[in-house]
Amino acid sequence: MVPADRPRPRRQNQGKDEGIARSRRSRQKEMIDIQLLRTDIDAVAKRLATRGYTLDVAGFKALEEARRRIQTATEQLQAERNAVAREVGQAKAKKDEARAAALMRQGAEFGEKLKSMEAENTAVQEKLRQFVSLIPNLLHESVQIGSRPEDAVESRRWGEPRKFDFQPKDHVDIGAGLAGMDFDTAAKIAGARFVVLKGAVARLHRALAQFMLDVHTAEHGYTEVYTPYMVSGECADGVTSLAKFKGDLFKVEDRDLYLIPTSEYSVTNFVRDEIVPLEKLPLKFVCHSPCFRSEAGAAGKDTRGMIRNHQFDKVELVHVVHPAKSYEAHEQLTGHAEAILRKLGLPYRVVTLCTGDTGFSSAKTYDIEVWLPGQNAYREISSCSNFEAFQARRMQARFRNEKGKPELVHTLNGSGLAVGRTLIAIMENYQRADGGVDVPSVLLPYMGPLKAIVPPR
RNA sequence: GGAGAGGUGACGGAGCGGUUGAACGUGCCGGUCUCGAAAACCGGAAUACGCGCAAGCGUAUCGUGGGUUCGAAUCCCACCCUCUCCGCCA
Repeated sequence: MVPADRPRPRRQNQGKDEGIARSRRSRQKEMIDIQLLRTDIDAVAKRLATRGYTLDVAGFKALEEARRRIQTATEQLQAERNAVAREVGQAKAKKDEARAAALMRQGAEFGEKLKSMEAENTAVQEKLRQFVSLIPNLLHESVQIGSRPEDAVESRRWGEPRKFDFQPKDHVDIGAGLAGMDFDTAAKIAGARFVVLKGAVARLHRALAQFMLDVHTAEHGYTEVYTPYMVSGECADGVTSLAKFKGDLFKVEDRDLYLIPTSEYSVTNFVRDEIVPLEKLPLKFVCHSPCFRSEAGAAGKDTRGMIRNHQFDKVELVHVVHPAKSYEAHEQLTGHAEAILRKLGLPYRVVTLCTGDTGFSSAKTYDIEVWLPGQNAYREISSCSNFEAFQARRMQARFRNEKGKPELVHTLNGSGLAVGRTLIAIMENYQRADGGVDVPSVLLPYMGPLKAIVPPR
């Protein structure tokens, strides 16, 4: 999957119970570069403030000071212990049993003291790690400072919203008219925020996913992948802060497994603990999968229809790139998502999220918003982010650079596109006065004989 | 689910509990030789963290976690993963 000549994958331990596995490696990981905090914490605090995040500078300094003290002391004691142990070996080699016995007695004295110091050291390191792992990524300097979604900066629009000579309906009414969208049955079997699709509408939904995969693989150079729909807690923590966003995910009972809220979770982790050869970069994957989200904080929001469901399909684009190329890749990836909308003839606009609205792991995010006549508004259909080295640092995803040294990669991803919302956009934008929906020409090859979806008579 | 085998560096593969960060081989980088190349020979090369202006020193890392011990890749326990056989199953 990753490089063909990759080393045999190292199996990481899986913490049995919930939470972040405490492997040595995960103990070291942090989200933003801890060196930056040590050397220039005030500048970091200032940049984080634009997100609305208050960095506890004093708290960090205290923790860091404690860490420095205990780590140095512990390592010193370990060095002494090692020296004594080595001497025992040498004494025994020389058959000097008396000296060996004396040294062994001396070595035994390290026992309890070392044990408690090591424990304290581990505890402080863990505390520090947790502190750092809750800090969001630093934003790219081009990102507009703001706190509300409306502060996003629009960078371009494509297409003209269609003028209707009748009153356009929203997807719920259209879907009902076509007998193709059934929220009642979905509610009966799973509760609110689910949908059952039927007949030609279900087929259109499938056609969209196929179409997107075909375009991205054939025209944009992506490798199609199929992945697990569940990931370990450790992997979830690689792409964002599990501690912080646990509530947004569905967790499998009694297991350290989470349903993916996007295939970014499974795909980006392909490179976890890997050192990718330079010549393999960039890696570009496209993955169609269902996505599961608890929508815990969205009570009362978008309750009508299938705008915001617990389960939806998405075709996801993931890039793993050389750090020098990530902003270039960000533009390309966003363009790939836009290409789908253009081929489908759906009007959209692209906005750059402001500092306060950009996701935890992202340095810069473009949202693509599609025009929905039923809502008379542009609504998000894709979110394209550059995470720089943030996720890579958490995952220990690296490449071998020009000098042969391992260095963190940059990761990016974006929806290309959310399939459910694309379905909605097509139904609303291609609706007819008679309640039918025309099939966009690029989808005709996927729809068999159907040129339009019409209400049953 | 039952029985067995096994997890060591880029790869293959050693490793009586004691200078083993790890033999040996391959591959890789540099050099000698050559008109050039191959071969041969010589040399180099892990990762992370800490302290230090630096040279450098130290600590940790042999699936993961814990235990025994002055000292663990080597012994003990638990877990994870891989492989083979049997059973069950989409």
